[in-house]
Amino acid sequence: MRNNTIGSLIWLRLMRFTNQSNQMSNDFLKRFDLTTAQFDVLMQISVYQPLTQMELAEKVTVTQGGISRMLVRLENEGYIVRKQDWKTKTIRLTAKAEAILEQAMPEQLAFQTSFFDDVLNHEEQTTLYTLMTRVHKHSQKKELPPE
Amino acid sequence: MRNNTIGSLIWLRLMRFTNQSNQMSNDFLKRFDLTTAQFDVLMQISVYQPLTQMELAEKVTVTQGGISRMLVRLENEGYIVRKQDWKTKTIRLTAKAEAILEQAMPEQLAFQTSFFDDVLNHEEQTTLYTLMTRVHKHSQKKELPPE
DNA sequence: CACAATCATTTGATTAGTCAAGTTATAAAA
DNA sequence: TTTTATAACTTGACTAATCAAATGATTGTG
Repeated sequence: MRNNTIGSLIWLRLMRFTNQSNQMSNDFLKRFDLTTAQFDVLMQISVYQPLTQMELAEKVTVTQGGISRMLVRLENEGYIVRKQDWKTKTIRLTAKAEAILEQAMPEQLAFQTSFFDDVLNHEEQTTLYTLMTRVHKHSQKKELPPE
Repeated sequence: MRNNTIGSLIWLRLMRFTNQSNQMSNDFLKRFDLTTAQFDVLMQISVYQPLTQMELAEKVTVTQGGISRMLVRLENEGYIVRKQDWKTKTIRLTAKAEAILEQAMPEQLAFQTSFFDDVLNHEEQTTLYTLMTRVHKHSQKKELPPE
């Protein structure tokens, strides 16, 4: 036992870091009455609106069921409206959401950025970004190994 | 709007990648009737057993409530036993869990490793690991910015 | 027109987690 | 010895997600 590869160490680091920074982000966004997941969804809508639930689900890598439930919550809070439009539902932000995002977006951006700016110089950040981009893109076309 | 920093791009990449690879790992571990979270917890127990719930919660960065619920599920499945021992509960793996882990561990390790081995050479992996280690360690002593 | 096909969304059952209030077990003080 | 403190754990109410089966909406075809 206890036979770690470098890859498995990276994997664990990534999991622990994203888990932790996600919690911190939730804490941070409390001042806007938002969770990280909600902020993420609202951001995507703000960039791509109007769009359908399927399109949105793909952008935030969540299943259709997941996006359906999330949108019910966001609708109840008055952040979005959905209109049955042909056979799909079209999603748009409300004025309330636009106003909150305008405030929250720059702050959340600065918050995210601080995780890296504080410890890595620009070159190191570029390296990290390109390495992770390669890893991510590769994983997207990866197949499950046979049993 | 749309004013991305490099840091925010890295953040998003990390979130999407861990989210996706976590789902793939869940898929992969189905052959052992385990989820990624369960595998993670069982691994930590196997390394540090016997240990208390508090200690375990800290190792997997989950709250005490979270670990309590997870251990109830693992106990119902017969993977662990808890003994009230002084004022704490001491956790140990059952023979069933030990047997499954012995099989699953090398396969899961290889699975995790393949995300990186396929696209990064050894030097790049070392770089990625050191960069992420710095970022992670920094985040652990980070404080929430004032309101 | 009615009926099947198909795409988009919802929903029930479950896992996984959070926070904060409530229990339980042990130790110490009155 | 009854109370009080405290550390460890559980629990209720909730967010967030998954899968797979059910429901809606629209378009063809017989």
